[in-house]
Amino acid sequence: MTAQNTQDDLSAPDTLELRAKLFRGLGDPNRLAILDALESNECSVQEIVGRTGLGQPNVSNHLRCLLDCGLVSRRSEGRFVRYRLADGRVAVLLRDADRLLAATGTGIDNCKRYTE
Amino acid sequence: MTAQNTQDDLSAPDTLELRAKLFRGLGDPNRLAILDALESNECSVQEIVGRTGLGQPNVSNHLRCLLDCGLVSRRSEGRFVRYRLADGRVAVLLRDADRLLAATGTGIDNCKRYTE
DNA sequence: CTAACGTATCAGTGGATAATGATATGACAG
DNA sequence: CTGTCATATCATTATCCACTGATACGTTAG
Repeated sequence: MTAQNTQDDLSAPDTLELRAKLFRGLGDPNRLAILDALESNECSVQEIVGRTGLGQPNVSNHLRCLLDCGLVSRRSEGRFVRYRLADGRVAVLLRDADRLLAATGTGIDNCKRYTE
Repeated sequence: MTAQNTQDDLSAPDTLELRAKLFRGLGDPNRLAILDALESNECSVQEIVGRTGLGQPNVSNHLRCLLDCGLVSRRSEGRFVRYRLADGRVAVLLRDADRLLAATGTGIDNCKRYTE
Protein backbone atom coordinates (compact mmCIF):
# COMPACT_ATOMS: atom_id res chain seq x y z
CA MET A 1 0.00 0.00 0.00
CA THR A 2 2.45 2.63 -1.19
CA ALA A 3 -0.23 4.78 -2.72
CA GLN A 4 -0.61 6.78 0.48
CA ASN A 5 2.30 9.10 -0.16
CA THR A 6 -0.01 11.91 -1.13
CA GLN A 7 -1.81 11.43 2.15
CA ASP A 8 1.02 13.01 4.07
CA ASP A 9 -0.62 16.35 3.46
CA LEU A 10 -3.67 15.32 5.41
CA SER A 11 -3.98 14.74 9.11
CA ALA A 12 -1.25 12.25 9.96
CA PRO A 13 -1.86 8.83 8.39
CA ASP A 14 -0.84 7.26 11.68
CA THR A 15 -3.94 8.76 13.23
CA LEU A 16 -6.05 7.33 10.46
CA GLU A 17 -4.46 3.92 11.02
CA LEU A 18 -5.20 4.05 14.73
CA ARG A 19 -8.77 5.14 14.20
CA ALA A 20 -9.28 2.43 11.61
CA LYS A 21 -7.86 -0.14 13.98
CA LEU A 22 -10.20 0.96 16.75
CA PHE A 23 -13.24 0.80 14.48
CA ARG A 24 -12.17 -2.55 13.09
CA GLY A 25 -11.87 -3.77 16.65
CA LEU A 26 -15.49 -2.77 17.14
CA GLY A 27 -16.53 -4.01 13.71
CA ASP A 28 -17.28 -7.59 14.67
CA PRO A 29 -20.69 -8.72 15.93
CA ASN A 30 -19.15 -11.21 18.32
CA ARG A 31 -16.85 -8.67 19.91
CA LEU A 32 -19.83 -6.32 20.21
CA ALA A 33 -21.76 -9.12 21.89
CA ILE A 34 -18.90 -9.56 24.34
CA LEU A 35 -18.79 -5.84 25.07
CA ASP A 36 -22.55 -5.89 25.48
CA ALA A 37 -22.28 -8.65 28.05
CA LEU A 38 -19.56 -6.75 29.90
CA GLU A 39 -21.50 -3.49 29.91
CA SER A 40 -23.94 -4.85 32.46
CA ASN A 41 -21.46 -6.55 34.74
CA GLU A 42 -18.02 -8.12 35.13
CA CYS A 43 -17.84 -11.59 33.54
CA SER A 44 -15.58 -14.59 33.50
CA VAL A 45 -14.62 -16.14 30.19
CA GLN A 46 -16.98 -19.02 30.80
CA GLU A 47 -19.90 -16.72 31.41
CA ILE A 48 -19.17 -14.93 28.13
CA VAL A 49 -18.97 -18.28 26.38
CA GLY A 50 -22.35 -19.14 27.82
CA ARG A 51 -23.96 -15.85 26.88
CA THR A 52 -22.62 -15.63 23.37
CA GLY A 53 -22.57 -19.27 22.37
CA LEU A 54 -19.09 -18.83 20.93
CA GLY A 55 -16.23 -21.29 21.33
CA GLN A 56 -13.90 -20.75 24.27
CA PRO A 57 -10.72 -20.25 22.23
CA ASN A 58 -12.61 -17.86 20.04
CA VAL A 59 -13.76 -15.82 23.02
CA SER A 60 -10.25 -15.75 24.46
CA ASN A 61 -8.93 -14.52 21.16
CA HIS A 62 -11.47 -11.72 20.96
CA LEU A 63 -10.82 -10.80 24.57
CA ARG A 64 -7.12 -10.59 23.91
CA CYS A 65 -7.85 -8.25 21.03
CA LEU A 66 -10.13 -6.10 23.18
CA LEU A 67 -7.61 -6.14 26.01
CA ASP A 68 -4.70 -5.11 23.81
CA CYS A 69 -6.85 -2.35 22.39
CA GLY A 70 -7.48 -1.10 25.91
CA LEU A 71 -11.24 -1.55 25.58
CA VAL A 72 -11.56 -4.05 28.44
CA SER A 73 -9.52 -4.80 31.56
CA ARG A 74 -8.97 -8.08 33.38
CA ARG A 75 -8.63 -9.20 36.96
CA SER A 76 -7.51 -12.62 38.12
CA GLU A 77 -9.63 -14.30 40.78
CA GLY A 78 -8.43 -17.77 41.63
CA ARG A 79 -8.43 -19.72 38.46
CA PHE A 80 -11.06 -17.44 37.02
CA VAL A 81 -10.33 -14.28 35.09
CA ARG A 82 -12.96 -11.59 35.20
CA TYR A 83 -13.26 -9.00 32.45
CA ARG A 84 -15.00 -5.64 32.42
CA LEU A 85 -15.15 -2.50 30.26
CA ALA A 86 -11.96 -0.53 30.69
CA ASP A 87 -13.42 2.91 30.24
CA GLY A 88 -16.76 4.65 30.23
CA ARG A 89 -15.87 6.20 26.91
CA VAL A 90 -16.32 2.80 25.29
CA ALA A 91 -19.98 2.82 26.25
CA VAL A 92 -20.24 6.42 25.03
CA LEU A 93 -18.89 5.43 21.64
CA LEU A 94 -21.35 2.56 21.40
CA ARG A 95 -24.21 4.79 22.37
CA ASP A 96 -23.28 7.43 19.80
CA ALA A 97 -23.09 4.73 17.18
CA ASP A 98 -26.62 3.71 18.05
CA ARG A 99 -27.74 7.32 17.77
CA LEU A 100 -26.25 7.53 14.31
CA LEU A 101 -27.94 4.28 13.38
CA ALA A 102 -31.24 5.56 14.64
CA ALA A 103 -30.86 8.61 12.40
CA THR A 104 -29.50 7.11 9.18
CA GLY A 105 -28.96 3.48 9.98
CA THR A 106 -31.64 1.78 7.99
CA GLY A 107 -29.50 2.32 4.94
CA ILE A 108 -26.55 0.37 6.27
CA ASP A 109 -28.37 -2.78 5.48
CA ASN A 110 -28.29 -1.77 1.83
CA CYS A 111 -24.52 -1.62 1.74
CA LYS A 112 -23.56 -4.40 -0.62
CA ARG A 113 -19.90 -4.20 0.24
CA TYR A 114 -20.41 -6.63 3.06
CA THR A 115 -22.05 -9.85 2.03
CA GLU A 116 -24.60 -10.57 4.67
CA MET B 1 -22.95 -19.31 11.98
CA THR B 2 -25.67 -21.16 13.87
CA ALA B 3 -23.93 -20.74 17.20
CA GLN B 4 -25.80 -17.54 17.93
CA ASN B 5 -28.96 -19.19 19.14
CA THR B 6 -28.13 -18.36 22.73
CA GLN B 7 -27.69 -14.76 21.71
CA ASP B 8 -31.40 -14.30 21.28
CA ASP B 9 -31.57 -13.55 24.97
CA LEU B 10 -29.34 -10.53 24.59
CA SER B 11 -30.19 -7.26 22.91
CA ALA B 12 -31.37 -8.23 19.45
CA PRO B 13 -28.61 -9.70 17.32
CA ASP B 14 -29.83 -7.57 14.44
CA THR B 15 -28.75 -4.52 16.34
CA LEU B 16 -25.35 -6.03 16.88
CA GLU B 17 -25.10 -6.77 13.17
CA LEU B 18 -25.98 -3.20 12.28
CA ARG B 19 -23.52 -1.75 14.75
CA ALA B 20 -20.81 -4.08 13.50
CA LYS B 21 -21.54 -3.08 9.95
CA LEU B 22 -21.29 0.59 10.82
CA PHE B 23 -17.98 0.13 12.61
CA ARG B 24 -16.64 -2.01 9.81
CA GLY B 25 -17.59 0.73 7.41
CA LEU B 26 -15.44 3.09 9.47
CA GLY B 27 -12.71 0.51 9.98
CA ASP B 28 -10.72 1.21 6.87
CA PRO B 29 -7.97 3.86 6.71
CA ASN B 30 -8.85 4.82 3.18
CA ARG B 31 -12.51 5.35 3.94
CA LEU B 32 -11.48 7.42 6.95
CA ALA B 33 -9.22 9.45 4.69
CA ILE B 34 -12.16 10.05 2.38
CA LEU B 35 -14.38 11.12 5.28
CA ASP B 36 -11.56 13.34 6.49
CA ALA B 37 -11.40 15.04 3.12
CA LEU B 38 -15.16 15.51 3.10
CA GLU B 39 -15.27 16.90 6.61
CA SER B 40 -13.66 20.15 5.47
CA ASN B 41 -15.66 20.62 2.27
CA GLU B 42 -17.69 19.04 -0.46
CA CYS B 43 -15.51 17.16 -2.97
CA SER B 44 -15.78 15.61 -6.40
CA VAL B 45 -14.51 12.09 -6.93
CA GLN B 46 -11.46 13.42 -8.73
CA GLU B 47 -10.58 15.70 -5.86
CA ILE B 48 -10.76 12.78 -3.47
CA VAL B 49 -8.59 10.74 -5.81
CA GLY B 50 -6.06 13.57 -5.80
CA ARG B 51 -6.08 13.99 -2.04
CA THR B 52 -5.88 10.33 -1.13
CA GLY B 53 -3.74 8.97 -3.94
CA LEU B 54 -6.15 6.07 -4.37
CA GLY B 55 -7.32 4.72 -7.70
CA GLN B 56 -10.54 6.14 -9.11
CA PRO B 57 -12.51 2.86 -9.16
CA ASN B 58 -11.34 2.22 -5.63
CA VAL B 59 -12.60 5.62 -4.48
CA SER B 60 -15.92 5.10 -6.25
CA ASN B 61 -16.30 1.75 -4.54
CA HIS B 62 -15.60 3.20 -1.10
CA LEU B 63 -17.97 6.08 -1.80
CA ARG B 64 -20.70 3.66 -2.76
CA CYS B 65 -20.18 1.87 0.54
CA LEU B 66 -20.28 5.12 2.48
CA LEU B 67 -23.32 6.27 0.53
CA ASP B 68 -25.24 3.05 1.10
CA CYS B 69 -24.38 3.28 4.77
CA GLY B 70 -25.84 6.77 4.86
CA LEU B 71 -22.56 8.33 5.97
CA VAL B 72 -22.19 10.59 2.95
CA SER B 73 -24.61 12.15 0.47
CA ARG B 74 -24.14 13.02 -3.19
CA ARG B 75 -25.22 15.78 -5.51
CA SER B 76 -24.87 15.77 -9.28
CA GLU B 77 -23.40 18.89 -10.85
CA GLY B 78 -22.97 18.62 -14.61
CA ARG B 79 -20.78 15.62 -15.17
CA PHE B 80 -19.27 15.98 -11.73
CA VAL B 81 -20.66 14.36 -8.61
CA ARG B 82 -19.97 16.11 -5.36
CA TYR B 83 -19.96 14.24 -2.06
CA ARG B 84 -20.24 15.51 1.47
CA LEU B 85 -20.84 14.15 4.97
CA ALA B 86 -24.48 13.16 5.34
CA ASP B 87 -24.85 13.97 9.02
CA GLY B 88 -23.08 15.87 11.74
CA ARG B 89 -23.28 12.77 13.89
CA VAL B 90 -20.63 11.17 11.71
CA ALA B 91 -18.16 13.82 12.77
CA VAL B 92 -19.28 13.34 16.37
CA LEU B 93 -18.54 9.65 16.19
CA LEU B 94 -15.10 10.29 14.73
CA ARG B 95 -14.38 12.81 17.45
CA ASP B 96 -15.49 10.37 20.17
CA ALA B 97 -13.15 7.80 18.72
CA ASP B 98 -10.28 10.24 18.92
CA ARG B 99 -11.13 10.98 22.54
CA LEU B 100 -11.07 7.30 23.34
CA LEU B 101 -7.78 6.94 21.52
CA ALA B 102 -6.32 9.84 23.44
CA ALA B 103 -7.30 8.11 26.68
CA THR B 104 -6.40 4.49 26.00
CA GLY B 105 -5.33 4.46 22.41
CA THR B 106 -1.64 3.81 22.61
CA GLY B 107 -2.44 0.22 23.40
CA ILE B 108 -4.28 -0.35 20.17
CA ASP B 109 -0.97 -0.55 18.42
CA ASN B 110 -0.20 -3.58 20.56
CA CYS B 111 -3.16 -5.51 19.29
CA LYS B 112 -1.64 -8.40 17.39
CA ARG B 113 -4.92 -9.46 15.87
CA TYR B 114 -4.34 -7.07 13.01
CA THR B 115 -1.01 -7.47 11.29
CA GLU B 116 0.27 -3.99 10.72
C1' DC C 1 -22.88 12.47 -34.37
C1' DT C 2 -18.40 11.97 -32.42
C1' DA C 3 -14.86 12.78 -29.11
C1' DA C 4 -13.44 13.70 -24.47
C1' DC C 5 -14.18 13.69 -19.71
C1' DG C 6 -16.10 12.18 -15.08
C1' DT C 7 -17.99 8.49 -12.71
C1' DA C 8 -19.64 3.77 -11.89
C1' DT C 9 -19.51 -1.23 -12.41
C1' DC C 10 -17.42 -5.82 -13.21
C1' DA C 11 -14.29 -9.86 -12.83
C1' DG C 12 -10.10 -11.50 -11.09
C1' DT C 13 -6.55 -11.71 -7.58
C1' DG C 14 -4.00 -11.46 -3.31
C1' DG C 15 -3.91 -10.76 1.47
C1' DA C 16 -5.96 -10.55 5.89
C1' DT C 17 -8.74 -12.53 9.57
C1' DA C 18 -12.27 -15.16 12.17
C1' DA C 19 -13.43 -19.87 13.66
C1' DT C 20 -12.02 -24.45 14.97
C1' DG C 21 -9.58 -28.46 17.21
C1' DA C 22 -5.64 -29.67 19.59
C1' DT C 23 -2.69 -28.45 23.01
C1' DA C 24 -0.15 -25.73 26.50
C1' DT C 25 -0.14 -23.08 30.87
C1' DG C 26 -1.63 -22.11 35.44
C1' DA C 27 -4.39 -22.85 39.70
C1' DC C 28 -6.78 -25.48 42.99
C1' DA C 29 -8.54 -30.03 45.21
C1' DG C 30 -7.67 -34.41 47.08
C1' DC D 1 2.04 -35.44 43.02
C1' DT D 2 -2.01 -36.26 40.17
C1' DG D 3 -6.22 -35.03 38.21
C1' DT D 4 -9.39 -31.48 36.99
C1' DC D 5 -10.92 -27.11 35.77
C1' DA D 6 -10.31 -22.27 33.66
C1' DT D 7 -7.90 -19.84 30.37
C1' DA D 8 -4.50 -18.98 26.67
C1' DT D 9 -1.95 -20.13 22.53
C1' DC D 10 -1.00 -22.51 18.09
C1' DA D 11 -1.72 -24.17 13.37
C1' DT D 12 -5.03 -24.91 9.96
C1' DT D 13 -8.82 -23.77 7.13
C1' DA D 14 -12.31 -21.16 4.89
C1' DT D 15 -14.05 -16.80 4.09
C1' DC D 16 -14.21 -12.13 3.29
C1' DC D 17 -12.72 -7.86 1.53
C1' DA D 18 -9.73 -4.27 -0.73
C1' DC D 19 -7.25 -3.23 -4.85
C1' DT D 20 -6.51 -3.28 -9.90
C1' DG D 21 -7.43 -2.98 -14.96
C1' DA D 22 -10.85 -3.10 -18.30
C1' DT D 23 -15.00 -1.36 -19.54
C1' DA D 24 -19.69 0.64 -19.48
C1' DC D 25 -22.67 4.69 -18.67
C1' DG D 26 -23.78 9.52 -18.74
C1' DT D 27 -22.79 14.33 -19.79
C1' DT D 28 -20.85 18.14 -22.22
C1' DA D 29 -18.18 20.20 -26.15
C1' DG D 30 -17.19 20.66 -30.95
